[in-house]
Amino acid sequence: MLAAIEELGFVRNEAARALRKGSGRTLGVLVEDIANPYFTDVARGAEAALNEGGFDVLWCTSDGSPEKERRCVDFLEEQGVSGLIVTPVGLDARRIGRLRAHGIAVVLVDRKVPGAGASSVGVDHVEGGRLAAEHLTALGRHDLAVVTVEPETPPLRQRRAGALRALTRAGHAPPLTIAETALTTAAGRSAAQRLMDFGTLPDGILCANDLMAIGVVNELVRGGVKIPQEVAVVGYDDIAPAATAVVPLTTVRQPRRDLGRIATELALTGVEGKNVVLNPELVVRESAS
Amino acid sequence: MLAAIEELGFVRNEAARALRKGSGRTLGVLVEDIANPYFTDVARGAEAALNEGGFDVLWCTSDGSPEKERRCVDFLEEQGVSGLIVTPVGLDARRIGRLRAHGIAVVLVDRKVPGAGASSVGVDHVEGGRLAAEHLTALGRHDLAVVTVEPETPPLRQRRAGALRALTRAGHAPPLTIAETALTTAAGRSAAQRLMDFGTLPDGILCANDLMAIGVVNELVRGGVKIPQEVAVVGYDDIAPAATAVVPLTTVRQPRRDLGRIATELALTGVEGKNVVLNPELVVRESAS
DNA sequence: CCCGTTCCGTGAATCGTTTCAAGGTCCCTA
DNA sequence: TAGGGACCTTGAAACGATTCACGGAACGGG
Repeated sequence: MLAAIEELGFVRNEAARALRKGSGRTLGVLVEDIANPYFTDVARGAEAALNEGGFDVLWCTSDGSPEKERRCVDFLEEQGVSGLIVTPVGLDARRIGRLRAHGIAVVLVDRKVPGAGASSVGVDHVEGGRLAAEHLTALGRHDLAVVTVEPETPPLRQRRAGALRALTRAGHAPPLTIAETALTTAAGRSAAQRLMDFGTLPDGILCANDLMAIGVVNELVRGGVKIPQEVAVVGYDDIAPAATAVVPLTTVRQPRRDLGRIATELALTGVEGKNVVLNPELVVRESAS
Repeated sequence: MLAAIEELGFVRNEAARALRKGSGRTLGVLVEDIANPYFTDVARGAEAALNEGGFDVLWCTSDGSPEKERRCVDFLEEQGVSGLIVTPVGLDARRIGRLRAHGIAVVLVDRKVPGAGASSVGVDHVEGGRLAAEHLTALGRHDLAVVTVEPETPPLRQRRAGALRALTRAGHAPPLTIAETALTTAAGRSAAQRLMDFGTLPDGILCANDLMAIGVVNELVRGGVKIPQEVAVVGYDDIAPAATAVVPLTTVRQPRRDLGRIATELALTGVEGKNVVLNPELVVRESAS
């Protein structure tokens, strides 16, 4: 029988199954940027957990655009996903409520939407910022700079707040802040250039994420600055390229796969209103040691 | 009426539509590695073209595993996609034939499967290898090394063949070949280490892709080697990080978005047996100039 | 040996959308 | 005014997997 099925090339029609059952055996994962290793790792974690549960993944990318996010959410809803894991960009409580009313479990990753009642999974960024800042001060670096982006997303704001609090509590002067327009390597290079143009360099730099930190390191190395001897650089995320950068990056690791895995579990079990917070971890490599 | 639809939160049931129409308004894109910027760019090109046609994308990742590729193809077939764009890993002519028999247009990207009758889109890698090699010899570099991976995929073999042919035709000695086990930055670092351990460095290095080239550059810079003065390095792909590397990378650009766009057009129009070959382009940056 | 219970297999109804057909209405023309 | 044509509305069938109900058969116990 099974041999015959194989022989004839029969494939079950998932559309019919989904129609009959009301919703499919798929789950939607909507991330901001498919090219960012951070999101691909979260997605991998989610996928692994889903396959274990016999589910399949529908990926979508919002590219940071609320309008595209809307289109993706519409698409996923039409496809009849039974859950949605999302890093919201412009998603509001009303839309989330509608999704949940249609029986779709919504789990927010690394961001919260007040009043939506959806579950969320995040990382304690205040703690992450503290870890990064205290590591630099423990190395004896007191003249710090922060490289970030404008406008800041909530997680970035929290990291910076955590770092600032740790610094002021230790009696240090508030660091110089450089704001770029994107969380990219190119933006990091530009920030480092601006710092070098000032004439005197800080002896420690906190970057909003690893991509920027790699840009900062590249530009400084190129300018003949010794890392970490003259300037120590700390990133955030611990994406794969961090370990293989010219100067391997000291960074704050986010448990990205766990983020994806736990988000999946919440979505599959349909738990509502649960907020899971994971702890970041300092990874010391050469760029700040 | 439309206002009422909006008010009640009505969403069309795509499962029912797909069931009635026999196949949905989606197209599957199955790539090898979602974390590789090469594939994300191809995917973006495909997505842009698809959205114009009113189609949506179902992404999948095979992670280079034939077994996972099979699962993804099964999934996409069950979902009733009307076309499939794929970088085949273990997909054979028989399976492709079955897909086509089920009315699914199959387009192969950057690889061919003999006897499958599917359309394909690729880049002239022999020409790409020639461009890279001739650029190095034009710079007066004669003592070359090639950093590649073992086993080589067909595109890699073609690049290397193109480079070798250009070198022998110009009367140069065949280059030293270093084979690593993965096309990653870490593998590139390892290759550079092996080269430095040999005692005498080549004055030009051809890398199988940009990720490896970045690793090679990082390790050499770290070892105090001047690039490009002492060693010139050429990559392949022109992924985004190539431009922002410590030493911006000279590389061979593949028209990745065009690859995705053309593959989509072939899939949507259902053209069969057409093989499109695009031309690569040398991008000169600092690492070899 | 007969009756009851359980198990298996068959058949029909269902999901929401699309498509096709039939019936009805309105307008234009002869 | 009557007839015909075109257009719109309304209704029903179909897509394929699932689920439920019903009937038949087999087995076990009284």
